[in-house]
Amino acid sequence: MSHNSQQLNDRSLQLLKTLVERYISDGQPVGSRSLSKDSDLKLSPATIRNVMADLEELGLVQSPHTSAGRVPTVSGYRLFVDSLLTVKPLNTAELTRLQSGLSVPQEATEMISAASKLLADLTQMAGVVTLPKREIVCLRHIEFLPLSHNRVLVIFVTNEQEVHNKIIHTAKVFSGSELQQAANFLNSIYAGHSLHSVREALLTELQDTQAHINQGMLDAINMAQLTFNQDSIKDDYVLAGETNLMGFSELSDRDRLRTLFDAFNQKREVIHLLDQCMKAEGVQIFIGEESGYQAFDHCSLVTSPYSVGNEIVGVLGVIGPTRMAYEKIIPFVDITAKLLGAALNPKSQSPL
Amino acid sequence: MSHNSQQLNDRSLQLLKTLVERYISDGQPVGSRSLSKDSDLKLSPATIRNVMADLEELGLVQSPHTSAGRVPTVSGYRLFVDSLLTVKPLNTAELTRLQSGLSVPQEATEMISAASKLLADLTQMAGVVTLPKREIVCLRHIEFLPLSHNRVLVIFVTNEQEVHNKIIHTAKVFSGSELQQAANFLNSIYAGHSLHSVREALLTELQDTQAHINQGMLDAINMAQLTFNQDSIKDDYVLAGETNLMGFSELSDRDRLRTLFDAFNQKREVIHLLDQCMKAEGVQIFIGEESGYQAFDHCSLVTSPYSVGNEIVGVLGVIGPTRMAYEKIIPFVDITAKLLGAALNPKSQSPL
DNA sequence: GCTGGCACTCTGGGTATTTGAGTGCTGATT
DNA sequence: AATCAGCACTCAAATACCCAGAGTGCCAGC
Repeated sequence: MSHNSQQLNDRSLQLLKTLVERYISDGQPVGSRSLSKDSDLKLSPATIRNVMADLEELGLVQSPHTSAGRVPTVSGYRLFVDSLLTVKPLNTAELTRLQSGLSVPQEATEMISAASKLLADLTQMAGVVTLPKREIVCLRHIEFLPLSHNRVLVIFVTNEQEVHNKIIHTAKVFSGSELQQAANFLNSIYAGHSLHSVREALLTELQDTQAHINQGMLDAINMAQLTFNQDSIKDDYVLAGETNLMGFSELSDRDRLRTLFDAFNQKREVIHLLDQCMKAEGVQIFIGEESGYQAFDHCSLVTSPYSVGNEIVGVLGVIGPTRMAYEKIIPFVDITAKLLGAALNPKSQSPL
Repeated sequence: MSHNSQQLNDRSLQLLKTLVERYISDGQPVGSRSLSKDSDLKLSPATIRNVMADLEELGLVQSPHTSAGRVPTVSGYRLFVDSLLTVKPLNTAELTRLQSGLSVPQEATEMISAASKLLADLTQMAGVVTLPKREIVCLRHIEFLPLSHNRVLVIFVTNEQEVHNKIIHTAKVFSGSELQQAANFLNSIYAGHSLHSVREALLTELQDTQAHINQGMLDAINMAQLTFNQDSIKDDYVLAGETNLMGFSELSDRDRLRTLFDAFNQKREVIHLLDQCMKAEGVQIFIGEESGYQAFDHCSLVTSPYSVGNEIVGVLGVIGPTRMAYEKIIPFVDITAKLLGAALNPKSQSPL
């Protein structure tokens, strides 16, 4: 990217900037005449045309056909987003809307979907929020119920009040009371600890103290192993306002819309994409084909990870057409991520 | 409806039938010429035209414009569906696909979504299945965990392995051990009974034996009351293949599509509509505006309730354009409902 | 290096024309 | 009285065409 921005002088960049802004605001290919008026530089259309020819050669803009204005390409947008754009702070209406929407204390999942809806409503595009990765979570309570054969229904509560359940297959068949004992044992030892530390503790426990613990405890530990061994909590996300996307002519093509919505339903690709954003420090953007998924070829995705405490636990963002108001959306996503993180922080979670 | 079918002679009905069939199969307004060829009656186009004029007067068909063929109206479809149509049985491929898809033993919710997907895939329209009403369900286990203040997290397991949870607000603040006792009490008495009978038992319990039970039991009963008092399990449905609907030109209009998908997300209207179908004995059909919901003005909905044992527990169906192959869809929905009901029957639920 | 001027290109909208499918009606046939 | 053939008529969709407008590329002069 700096490759591009270095071999261009300020004037060209300035023009690219106003071109992108102009195109974003009214969706028409922008011609040399209007560009000459819009930009502060006092240049004639003819000069602009020369510059445009350069930009086109560099692959930053292109024209739909011979006698139309220019439209930014993906790299054009990219350059714009990376080094040209001037962010516009949220207005107070939006800010208060966000704050009030996310300050009401409620269940975590409600919070998530509220955030998603807010993103969608305020941007008039689609909002997406991943469910928080529950690594940090602490185990509150665990319970085993026998099913038929060697199957056991495990119910465990994390993070004060979130209930999960899972069916595990044990090596041998346990009675109800055996399971009861195992649960009691685990509850007495591990309640209050994070799942992560529980998992670790279990590993060492098995190796070290195998000698002097009884069979019941061993069984309990084995079962806990089965329960927490891996991805017991699946990645998932909450989408809102998908239908907003139907309004955009760039996307309202039948097939595009269909592949897009199919991708939303499939979830796999979207999750993968969002996962990549978890690693990013701040706002991360995929423009058009950059995502690598065909379904999003004509979309842009603006995301930001959100953290509870110091740990990144999820990602949220906005999906819309590549022609979106990045300068507004970027700070918007940024703020929302921060507000959501704060709202999810158990310390600030008011007791109702 | 019989009003219409009685004031028409067989010939007109016959013609209406082939008209609808023809229109369904190729989507073009059908003219007198092709109708004359299609029908077994040996009539000239001119005669057909007279009949058509009659049918139009009765509001059973209409022509998009002066020199186009005729298209069935909603009442035309209705008459067709009610008394004219000859159902086509499923072919073996479809049948085996359904059977194999629904015979694999799995969790109830998996079953439901499998059914929904099958409906969508095999009809190339949208499939919908309501979650079974869990009236018949039996209580397996209940557990109370204290939260802050007077809030209590209730976890209960029904139907062998389905986990539900709910937060209730109790009159006074309970300690963990008090809650434990209450749970023990309830488990010992009510485990194995249906929620319905539990609810009833609780009511009488409170009135009758108030005298000679101790405070702990009273608390337990009160809490159970709070838990089971009403709609603890919300109506919901599983939708599949919505995107199939984007393929139909009748629906692919931007605004229509949007209102339709919004309705799907809202869920409220759809649930209400499906609820009405619970009462019906067999297959129930809404054609176009008949549903009363604007979002479905251009859709038809073919549903059938499904039962576990003798009790109707849910509804499933197919949503598509009014121009759908009713003669195939109707038996299809019918069979699927029966297969799903059978598959959900705990008696036949293999122990894996 | 910038600019005005000019020829050229392409889209989009408007209008006219044709074609084909289909109707309604009328009057003859059975 | 029902059926039908024939005919005039209508309308939508396709085709062709033109025109205006927006915009470009390039050239030559400042």
